[in-house]
Amino acid sequence: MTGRHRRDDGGTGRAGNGAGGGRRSPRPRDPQARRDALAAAVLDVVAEVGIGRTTHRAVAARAGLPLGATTYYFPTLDDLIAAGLRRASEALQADLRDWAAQVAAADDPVAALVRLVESYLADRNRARIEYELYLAAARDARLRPLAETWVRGLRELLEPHVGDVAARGIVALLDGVLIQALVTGADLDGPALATAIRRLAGR
Amino acid sequence: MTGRHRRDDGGTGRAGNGAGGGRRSPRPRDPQARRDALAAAVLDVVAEVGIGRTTHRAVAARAGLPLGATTYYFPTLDDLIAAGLRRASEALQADLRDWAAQVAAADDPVAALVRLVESYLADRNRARIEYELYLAAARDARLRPLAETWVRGLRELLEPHVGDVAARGIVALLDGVLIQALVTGADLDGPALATAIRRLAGR
DNA sequence: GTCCATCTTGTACGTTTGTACAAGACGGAG
DNA sequence: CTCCGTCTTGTACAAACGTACAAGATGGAC
Repeated sequence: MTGRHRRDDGGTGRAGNGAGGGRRSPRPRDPQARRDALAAAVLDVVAEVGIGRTTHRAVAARAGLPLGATTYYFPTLDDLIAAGLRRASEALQADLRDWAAQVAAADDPVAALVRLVESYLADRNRARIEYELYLAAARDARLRPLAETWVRGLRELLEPHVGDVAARGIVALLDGVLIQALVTGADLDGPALATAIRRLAGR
Repeated sequence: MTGRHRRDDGGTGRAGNGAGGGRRSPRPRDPQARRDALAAAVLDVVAEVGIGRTTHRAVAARAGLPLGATTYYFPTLDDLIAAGLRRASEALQADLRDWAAQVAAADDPVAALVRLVESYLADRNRARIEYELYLAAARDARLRPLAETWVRGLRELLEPHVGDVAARGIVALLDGVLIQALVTGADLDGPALATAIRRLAGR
């Protein structure tokens, strides 16, 4: 359920005192790569344990960097997580631009959209992260702009093809279909989705 | 973003040693009421901070009970949280039964459904909890049965009225509409929802 | 070369966590 | 009444946490 603590043993031990001292020979300098690696690691950890259980140490371990690297580049945990979320948001926006182009260029926009949704869902990990984030916005208003990026971007993508009202309905449908696939672990039923979209579009 | 630690001060202090000793005069015994109070408190805390940040101490404080009460009735944190989730699941199933009766009895089933959705969303806190839980199932397979209760229950409610295929589409639509309302904080657009449902139902 | 800002790393510190448990209060069985 | 299992509570403890920071390494400016 949560997966904390457990009655096993760990044993870190180790002491030392007074003040620390860098020892091991440092890896080559590359601040930008480290920032990126940390932001990417945040998303991995979020996908696994959720935002609420994401910690400096887990992110550092995932990035293969020492703990100190996290606080050097991101003063607080909030900053660290925010960096990950920013990265997710940028990836999402890029995707939406790509989707818009593909739908606009397609002979059958509905079929194209269904294919895009299917390919989006192929990377379940990423979808999980984005929906985790999406839902977190229900609790934390600071995350709303990101949630709105998704809803608005998708709506604007569809409006030229089906009009305002139908676009809203289709966006909701897609959200529901994606969440259900994530939550139940089931695959997407492409033909059924296409049918539903066409009905909402009024043909 | 996450809201942990902060640089404020607390100061628990206090010591004592060897082993504790019960002091204050205990409240009247009522094990069942305590279990219930704890399970209810879990849901409050989950609504506020998410499953990932739900702790024994926060639950105990919310329930107005001492820390020891949580571990006395629920050996581990997982058990404690599971008790809350079980309670949420039972409430959900009761609601679904109620919905089914109301939709079946209505002159206009679609209008009845829209009204039910609106009233469901009136308690945002509850909706937040259930969707938090719902999405957590994407990460933790143990929660899937609960998520499936929602999807299957809603689908079975609709099938008699609109058939299998349309029911699936409508359930997805409702999920999407609810999530978007939660996430953006916007109110539900009842008439638009009714229109979309009718289109998916094929009239 | 020397210098210094920047980066890398290990470790320290105080807090919060999950969980364990001893001490006392209660209330029905005998 | 006495006894005993159940409940209640305060507290203890090790692990994990967020954050701070001293010590070394690096590489460009001069």
